Amino acid sequence: MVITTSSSTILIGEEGVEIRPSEESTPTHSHRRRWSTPIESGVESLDERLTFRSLTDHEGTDHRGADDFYLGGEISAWGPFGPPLLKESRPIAPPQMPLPKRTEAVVELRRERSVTRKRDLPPYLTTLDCNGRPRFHHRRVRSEGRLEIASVAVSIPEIVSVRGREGLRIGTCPQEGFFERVRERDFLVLGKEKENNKKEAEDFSLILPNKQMEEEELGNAVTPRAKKDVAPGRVVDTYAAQCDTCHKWRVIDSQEEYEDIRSRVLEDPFTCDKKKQVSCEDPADLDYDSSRTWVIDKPGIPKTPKGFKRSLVLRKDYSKMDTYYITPAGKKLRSRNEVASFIETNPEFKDAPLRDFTFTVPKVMEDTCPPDAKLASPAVTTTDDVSEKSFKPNPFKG
DNA sequence: GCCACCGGTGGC
DNA sequence: GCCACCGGTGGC
Repeated sequence: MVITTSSSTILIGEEGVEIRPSEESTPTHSHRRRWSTPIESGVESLDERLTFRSLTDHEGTDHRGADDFYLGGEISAWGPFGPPLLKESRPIAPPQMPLPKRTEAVVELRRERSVTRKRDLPPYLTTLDCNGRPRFHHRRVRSEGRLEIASVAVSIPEIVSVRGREGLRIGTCPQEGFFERVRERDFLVLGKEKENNKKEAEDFSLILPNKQMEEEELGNAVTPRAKKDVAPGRVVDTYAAQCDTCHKWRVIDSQEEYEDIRSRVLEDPFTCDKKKQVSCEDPADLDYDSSRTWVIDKPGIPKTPKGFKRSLVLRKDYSKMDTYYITPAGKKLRSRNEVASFIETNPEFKDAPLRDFTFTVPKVMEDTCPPDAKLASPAVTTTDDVSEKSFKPNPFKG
């Protein structure tokens, strides 16, 4: 297998704005409704997974009681345990099961049925965001039958959101003790990340602070997304580079830093030790897998000229990305010709070299696209083949 | 009227 | 076949 050593990779996700599903909303991808995550990063074998699953009810029914809660995400059509785990040669189509309307009778039934189980098992908790992509890892804590967030998977500019009986909340939870425990661990880390990203937003227009969540937190009405905003989930939210030595993926904290690495990567390959206090001995920040859509950038693309922002937008059908350069005034430029005419009419930008505007788009990695993406026959990424997850051939390298 | 988004195509 | 480019348009 060819190992990428001189590429940089971008992950597609939300930039700034998180759109959370309403109770009545129909998810874009029916198979990626919310599910609980029975598998933690610490679980080693398929047997062990099955054992864990066998301890729980697997009728495919939504057993949430009114005071169950989860962190983001949506209900899976497969039921609370997500899709089958067994290796398959092809993705398994989800059952066509409409999310049942929660009537009072159903709620009561579920509450009754869940009483005993809740003593033994963790509450339903998803590590996935509303796009079915991981926010963080957790591990099971047997002593109290609860889940505990063990590590933050990626550097994401999000607050953990909790939905309880009264709908969406931020920073509150019916099971307060659990949430406090989370706070003591990684919730604060997430909060810190958010602050950092705020700063970056000021400095580089990188990741906008999540205004919607802040407003909700304050109990204010949320203003609808402006028309001109790019649809969330189809812009880059995480930058990563692969170590030339150990081939682990490292999250790059800012677009500027990422572009700097990318522009020089052919002559100055990226290695783990280029990140502060990181070495090849440390576990990878990210694994290449289908939990996120990965796109592989071409190495050597020049850094975006000062004052401009380079924006990549994934098309809805995952067929390709579009590159834009955004001027300081917010005008989108779609081609080098448009850049040239912009600079001509705005001579204050004549110092920006035309050759530094590159509309080359990253390659969308089909095997990381959702199975129902328009693209044909996505490859299967198994959940337990670490070597497959971590190492990926560079499509731009022979 | 604007613009995000997509489809089509010419050049390589 | 790929992709940089841009015209068209639907939705706001």
